[in-house]
Amino acid sequence: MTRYLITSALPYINGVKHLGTLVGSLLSADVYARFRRAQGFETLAICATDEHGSTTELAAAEAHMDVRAFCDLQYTMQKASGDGFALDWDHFGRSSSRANHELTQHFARLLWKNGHLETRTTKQVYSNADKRFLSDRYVIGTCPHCGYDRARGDQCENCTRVLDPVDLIDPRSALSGSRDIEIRDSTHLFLKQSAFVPKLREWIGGHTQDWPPLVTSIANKWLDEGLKDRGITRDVEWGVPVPDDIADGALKGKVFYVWFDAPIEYIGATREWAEANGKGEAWRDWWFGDAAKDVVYCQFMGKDNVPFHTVGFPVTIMGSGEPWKLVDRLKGFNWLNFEGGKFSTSQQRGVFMDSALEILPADYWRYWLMANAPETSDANFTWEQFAAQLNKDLADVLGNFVNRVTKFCAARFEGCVPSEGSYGAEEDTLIGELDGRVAALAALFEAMEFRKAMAELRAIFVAGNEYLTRAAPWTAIKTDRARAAAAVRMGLNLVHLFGHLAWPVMPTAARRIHESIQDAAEVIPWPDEPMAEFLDDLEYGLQIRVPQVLFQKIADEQVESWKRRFGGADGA
RNA sequence: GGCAGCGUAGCUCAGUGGUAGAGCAGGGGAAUCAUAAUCCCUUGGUCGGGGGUUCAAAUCCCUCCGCUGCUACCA
Repeated sequence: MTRYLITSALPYINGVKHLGTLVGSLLSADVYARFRRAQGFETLAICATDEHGSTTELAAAEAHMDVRAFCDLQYTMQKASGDGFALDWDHFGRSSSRANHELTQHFARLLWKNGHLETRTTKQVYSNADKRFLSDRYVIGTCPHCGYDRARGDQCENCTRVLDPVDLIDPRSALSGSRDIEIRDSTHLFLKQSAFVPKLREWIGGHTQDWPPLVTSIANKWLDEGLKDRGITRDVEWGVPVPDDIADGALKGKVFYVWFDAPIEYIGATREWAEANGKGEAWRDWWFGDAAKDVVYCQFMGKDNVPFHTVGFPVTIMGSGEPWKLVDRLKGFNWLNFEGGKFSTSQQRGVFMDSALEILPADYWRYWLMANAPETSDANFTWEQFAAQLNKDLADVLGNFVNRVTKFCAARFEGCVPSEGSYGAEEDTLIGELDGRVAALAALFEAMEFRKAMAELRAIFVAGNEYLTRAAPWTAIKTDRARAAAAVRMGLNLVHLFGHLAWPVMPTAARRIHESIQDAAEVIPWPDEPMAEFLDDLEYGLQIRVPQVLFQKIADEQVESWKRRFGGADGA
């Protein structure tokens, strides 16, 4: 039986993530993993923090913390945010783990041995005042093209031209402002990825049907423009050290580039998972050789990550010469914007995972983000649209349905699944419709078409309301108690169904819905039997419980206060 | 500058050669079980502009306009 290995692009360690990161990699992966788990497939959902690199070093310095302590703290916070959003990882690891160090060095040794790495001497900017090499972006100066005096060494933000730090006029360190900088030679390892273009092209060409156009077009663009060999080491301290047995120790004291070790942490975190759960070498069965032949590997990420997952990481794997798994299904997302502007971690603009949970339960966010996922183009978050859609879809269409059915049952049938009456034409029609819709919903989840899946899910809830209006047990009960009983029984079975279908997206609310009828399993399974069976499954006479209001409506005053608290794109 | 994507109803979006669609919002009605929640009907679009191919174009081609992203050392 197929097993599903599911990874989310690793969230960078420098702070709590915003809704854009959540929808594009963390949440979408979780919804897909839950769906597959609900279907009964063995799944392994893996994520981790991406901790290395100069950005982390500088963020830690700014926080006056030791790098490791900074990462420990941020890791704990990100893990807590993930738990708060019910992101049900099998393991949430860290790219700084011993497992990742070993695997990263393992891959590097293989690449070196196979002749896919070479050393090159490059010119790097060194700051005597900061006593460190500076990444291009940490050198600032005057742009030679437009004269902007705070251009960064990698690109001028004013005229958007790509720069080299040596082009800058009056260069200085962005860290200290010191002009005491010099160009030093530095030896680095380069991954000769240009040699892999034919293999990459063939591999990517085989996925034009099952990857979004966004993904294949980005991947092909990189190949078409001529793939350059890429430096995979850096002159920083916080990272995986280059082993001495590569290039006769010529890279002593250097570490691998964060984009080299971060994807390897997908494997590293799987090994962390095995170690944490006493599973020994079982992690290999998800990744390596024939043991992993039944694994379908699915990756979720924002479009900025696509090149590293369609080119960089695959070259690492191909070049190793070992049979590690390549990604099978790659789901990429566009950007989610905030009130017409960009979400920004550095500028703290938008809604972040921790503050989101302060104002509404996770399920509200989970549903809205999946229903508005930026799949075919960038999408926009606005408070007005957010509140309107949640009030309509969750409070009115879903929540109110559960409420009206269970309350009517309590009032007229002693809160028990009625045994009288039998299903007739009205029920047959509904069953026929839902057989089609539930199958369509499953197909959309399988296709990772989350936006359409949410529209289908909503249509299923609407079908329940339509049925109830047609069956009108509140009218029937006056003249034909058996007819009313059958309608209430169907209503309760629909509530039960909704609990099952909603679970991948809204696990907490789905559980409450399910538990209004009967206790729920840890994983609420996907209904795979025909609706004629599923919708007559509840035991006659079963005592149900009217739940508390499932989704509190969002009031206009709340919307206003959130707008004030979080501001808009203009930072107001 | 180069490359890529987008532009469809007031709003958010489906639709990639065959009679322009959905949800929300707006209008009318029904119902009164329910969180005033639901259900039915309905108004609304020269599919960014222009040109071309075709029996037929939102869809393919060219061009112009507008927006966005990427451009390899931020991740």
